[in-house]
Amino acid sequence: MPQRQLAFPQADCADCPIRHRAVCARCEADELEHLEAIKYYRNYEAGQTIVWAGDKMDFVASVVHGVAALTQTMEDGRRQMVGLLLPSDFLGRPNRERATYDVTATTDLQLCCFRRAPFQDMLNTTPHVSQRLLEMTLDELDAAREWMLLLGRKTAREKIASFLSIIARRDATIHQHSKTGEMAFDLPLTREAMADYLGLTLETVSRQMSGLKRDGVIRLEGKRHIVIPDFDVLMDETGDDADGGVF
Amino acid sequence: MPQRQLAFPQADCADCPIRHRAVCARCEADELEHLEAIKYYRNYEAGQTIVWAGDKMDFVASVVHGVAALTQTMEDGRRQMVGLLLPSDFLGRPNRERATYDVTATTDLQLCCFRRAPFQDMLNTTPHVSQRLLEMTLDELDAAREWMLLLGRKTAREKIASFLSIIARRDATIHQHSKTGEMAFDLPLTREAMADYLGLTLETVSRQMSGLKRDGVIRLEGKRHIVIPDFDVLMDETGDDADGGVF
DNA sequence: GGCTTCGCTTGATCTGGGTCAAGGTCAAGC
DNA sequence: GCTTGACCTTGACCCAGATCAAGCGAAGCC
Repeated sequence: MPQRQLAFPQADCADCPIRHRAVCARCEADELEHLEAIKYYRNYEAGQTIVWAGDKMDFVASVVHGVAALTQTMEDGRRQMVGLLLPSDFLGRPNRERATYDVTATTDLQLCCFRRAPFQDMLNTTPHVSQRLLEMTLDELDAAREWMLLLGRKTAREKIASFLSIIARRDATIHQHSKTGEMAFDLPLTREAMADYLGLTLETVSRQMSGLKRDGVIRLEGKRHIVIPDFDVLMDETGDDADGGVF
Repeated sequence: MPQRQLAFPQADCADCPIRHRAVCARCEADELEHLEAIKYYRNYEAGQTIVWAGDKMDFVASVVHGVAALTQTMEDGRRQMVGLLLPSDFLGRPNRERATYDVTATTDLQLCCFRRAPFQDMLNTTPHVSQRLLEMTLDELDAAREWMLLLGRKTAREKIASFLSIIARRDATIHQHSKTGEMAFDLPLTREAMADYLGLTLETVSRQMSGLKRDGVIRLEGKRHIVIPDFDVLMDETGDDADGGVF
């Protein structure tokens, strides 16, 4: 097993200004023209809703920077986040006209959008893009399944620790102090959004954050800036296997 | 909105003896020879383990009949089911050598297997199969996200009702009495497996089943045979939107 | 027949996290 | 400087579901 990988494990094209793994223009030069013709950018600010479940959605998109969340809401208002999209993640489903989930920007956000119909045409003509999309979807399914273990079986404290480790692993803006091994990053979610992610209430999220802070597992600078003195100590709180993978 | 669809909504090829949507030999006559050459059948009995997480897995497969479960286990024994495979569902991931989850047969089970390497070759040469696999994976992702809402936000009673309605919808062996509207089927899972599916204990599953029975929402004939006098009454217990979809 | 095992049910009790309520902190706007 | 509102923290209390424990019924086996 290699040492813990913290930086951007899923992105094929971290150096690409448009970080869409599925359709990175730099990596697929032959598709550049197609893509350039149908792509455009959209910006949202933190808290804005991008689409509501059931809305027509005439585009698919790739997150350039910022964070977006997919959430489901029950009639009585109970909410569960079911997807968290970080830079390079893909939003939308080809062949589906309407959104299935509410999509909101949890931070300021830039999307690189593609009109859905021509994107779909491109899928049909350039097979390896749909293969790449398949790979990404399978990755997302694995993430969803890890998330299900978290929702179904972990304690509140384990949920918080797991969430922090997931963000730490995936956040490209993280910076790790090479000497001390300390890591630091900003939470891209409010306490309420964290609660929706984790299947908790915001009060429980707050209490458990305080608990981890009291026990020295994390430091809190302001409400949103997290410092992790020792990542292994955090990992011990997640309930996950120590080596984070299959032997 | 069409009337409630109960029979086999996901299978493209319900009439095909091999019900694999991804690679149905009947529907894709041109691939018949490829597939015939690399396919073989395996049978398992209820309770048998097919692979353990971390094992080498040199095949992918399609469920012909019976039910298989994917589960994750934590070090201290807490278990969460993360996938339930019914006839026509696909098992395994091309490009992945080792299993990520424990796979067990929860009923007697027949798989139609394809050796992984030649299957992967076929994916590369016949693009529409990978497109079909993408569609199926996206469906599974949607199912996982509905499951996440269940795990994160539903009460025990709602979880049980949701589970029963999911099985009722998908089980091909269900038979609905056209006059009375009654539906009946056998549970493909033990109480313990249901608990692992729902993020509950088996005691709570048992109690809630008794509760639904007491309230006339279901009838129990033996331990495993379920009769649903009125599907709409069951749906009212799930916490889901009445019309089961987007307006 | 008697014994064991497996799957399930039911009861009594406990507890983690939900609920309700109050108050703190900080930035923006007047 | 004061007010407002968004976001967060903390305390007191409660309850749904977990835990612990006993027992049932049917199938399989000696």
